[in-house]
Amino acid sequence: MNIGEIARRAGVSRSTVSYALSGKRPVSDDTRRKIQEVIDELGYRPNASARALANGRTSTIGLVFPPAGNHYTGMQLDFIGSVVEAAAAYDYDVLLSPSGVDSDRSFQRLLGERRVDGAILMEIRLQDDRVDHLAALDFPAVAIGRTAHPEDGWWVGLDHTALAAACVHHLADLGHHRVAFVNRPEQLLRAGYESAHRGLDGFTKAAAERGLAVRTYCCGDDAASGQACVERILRDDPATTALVTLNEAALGGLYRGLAQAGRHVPRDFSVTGVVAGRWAETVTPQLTAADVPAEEMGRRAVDLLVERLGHPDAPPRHHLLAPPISLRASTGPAGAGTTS
Amino acid sequence: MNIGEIARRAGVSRSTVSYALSGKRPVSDDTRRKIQEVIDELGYRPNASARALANGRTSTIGLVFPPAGNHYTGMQLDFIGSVVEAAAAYDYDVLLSPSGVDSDRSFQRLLGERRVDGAILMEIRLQDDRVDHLAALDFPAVAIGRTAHPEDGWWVGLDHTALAAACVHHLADLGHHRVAFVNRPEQLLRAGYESAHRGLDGFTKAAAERGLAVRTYCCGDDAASGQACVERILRDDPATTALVTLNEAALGGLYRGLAQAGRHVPRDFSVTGVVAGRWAETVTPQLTAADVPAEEMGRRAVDLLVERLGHPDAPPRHHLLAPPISLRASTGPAGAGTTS
DNA sequence: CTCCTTGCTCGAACCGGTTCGACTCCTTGA
DNA sequence: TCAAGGAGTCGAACCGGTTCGAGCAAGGAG
Repeated sequence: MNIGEIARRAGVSRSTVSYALSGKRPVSDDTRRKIQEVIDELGYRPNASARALANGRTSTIGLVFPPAGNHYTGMQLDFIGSVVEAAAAYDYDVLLSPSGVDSDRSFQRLLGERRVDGAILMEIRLQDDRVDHLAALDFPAVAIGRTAHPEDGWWVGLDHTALAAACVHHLADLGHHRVAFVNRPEQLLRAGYESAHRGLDGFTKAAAERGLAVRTYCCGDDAASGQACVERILRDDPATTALVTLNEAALGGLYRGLAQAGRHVPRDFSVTGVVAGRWAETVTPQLTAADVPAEEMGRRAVDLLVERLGHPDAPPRHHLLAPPISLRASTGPAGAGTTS
Repeated sequence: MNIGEIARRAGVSRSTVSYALSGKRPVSDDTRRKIQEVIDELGYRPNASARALANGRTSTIGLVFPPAGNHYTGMQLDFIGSVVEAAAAYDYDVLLSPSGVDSDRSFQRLLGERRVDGAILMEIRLQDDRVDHLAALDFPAVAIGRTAHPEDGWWVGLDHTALAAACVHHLADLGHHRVAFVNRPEQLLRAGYESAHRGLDGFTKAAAERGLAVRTYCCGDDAASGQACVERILRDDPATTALVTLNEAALGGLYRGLAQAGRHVPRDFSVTGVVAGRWAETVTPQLTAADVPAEEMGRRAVDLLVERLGHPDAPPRHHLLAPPISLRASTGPAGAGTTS
């Protein structure tokens, strides 16, 4: 079942079989036909390891994301799905690597052992040693997210600053004055996750600009934490009338906390944030939010990576996305509740 | 940066370096130390493709799941996460392959080109050509789910029949008489997805046993479909007081549909089903459900696969899990609403 | 002092592909 | 009639590891 066996049965040399398959040199029709017959009969497929060894390409890309200790969010799922699908269209397989830092065994396997031709990194931090490491090695990689110095990198990112600010403006326009911010878990913020930092930043600046009274919170990636977070918010400032969240996984808990506190959404409390549209629609009322275009981001990341693999010294490219806020049903004018 | 270079710098032969690294033959301390120095200095790591070619093992397992056309559900995410993590503990990488049938290009790549040592299959159908194909080839694979003839296979499954029945009994015990069943999408049911079939089966039989009036529905994997499905249910039989669902992704929509129809959960309508615990807790009220132990299933699938890879002719093994129903807050006695 | 182990190392072959250079025909044009 | 050139094929080398068989030196037993 190897190329030698095919060659023997077709009565030609191994190299001829190789050329017949790759088309890199002419092969007569007769020979090609004969070889094809044998291949079809035996169901032969060239061994990927041998091929990778010979031509230095694995036809595999690595998808690097942090280990699941902190559960995955729905957004990550969407990234994974879209990356796999887009990669398949280019005939690339996707190898999953759970690693948060460049010293992870998994990360070292991927790179050092040359298991992949390129990598896509998720959950980027402002100072990210994985990104720095890959850049230093000039290893083909594309980040989903931006570090603090994104100028010379390959990435596709979301303008969390602008999105969080847009949420603030949306609420301010509706007349809200006391607004809370529900961020990702504190541990991620401290680790420097870019979405958490830039989102917080955009929120804070825009709120200052609009003269809002704000409080910011970190919240675990699960429903129970979301519920607890709302309790804290309402305890700290019962006059709070709206919140902005980046925390998709806590969303259900936030809603529950509000319901249990007797705040009706959107009548007496508005909720908005940055969340993948698919998940924003699962809550009731549906969340008015800047929809994270996860599918598009994954696809574009693959496009960029493939381009970089094809042109090793192409100049860095990137995409910064800033989707508009989708108006759904979770925000409303401030004071609507108290005046009724 | 290859083994020859290491050997040259350490002043030994390539084979000695190999033995020093693998420990398969004794190497003197002096030599070993010298080799290690050179390796550390150069940051050498053996090339995975070459190693795979030489010893016939890729140290990679394939995770086969249907293409994303039908969006992924949270449960699938949990499977992926736990499989990746469990595999990493055994020093295996995970290659993702989106393919529904054994003729998919992606599937052929995985197997024919020997990219993986073994495979884990998700979203099993009662008649599953992927499973049959792998069994015929005696290729090491473990299914997450059971086909119609699971006796001689390797799998870890959920007893959907029993779980759906348990949901029915739970509702019947609470006095419900008119119960609806919300299944996965019709297209998946028709394709023969085992969870959809066995769940429907368990539901139907248990309902007959308890003398319940039932209707069964298929429902798309998204919130909008869930909402539409509830509307249909209440139109078809307004006296319905409870539903059982297997459809995690539609859950938010089901709740919304009930709320919009003015049915309070659990006062006038009970909801239960088979859903991963983590997602059952995101809805309000939290869902009383048979919690799919996705993390455990993924881990066990990897355990089984590793065992099978280690003992090529070990007899088939499997795990059938039937977690108990977790009582949360979405079910209550029938008639509670009408009597109040 | 020989003979046999045992410990350690080396060269060569192999895994299954790709690719380069060379060789043989056969055609075409001068 | 012969040189030039292109089509088609082959053998050999190579990618970077692993593994087998053999050789050599030191040490212990007889």
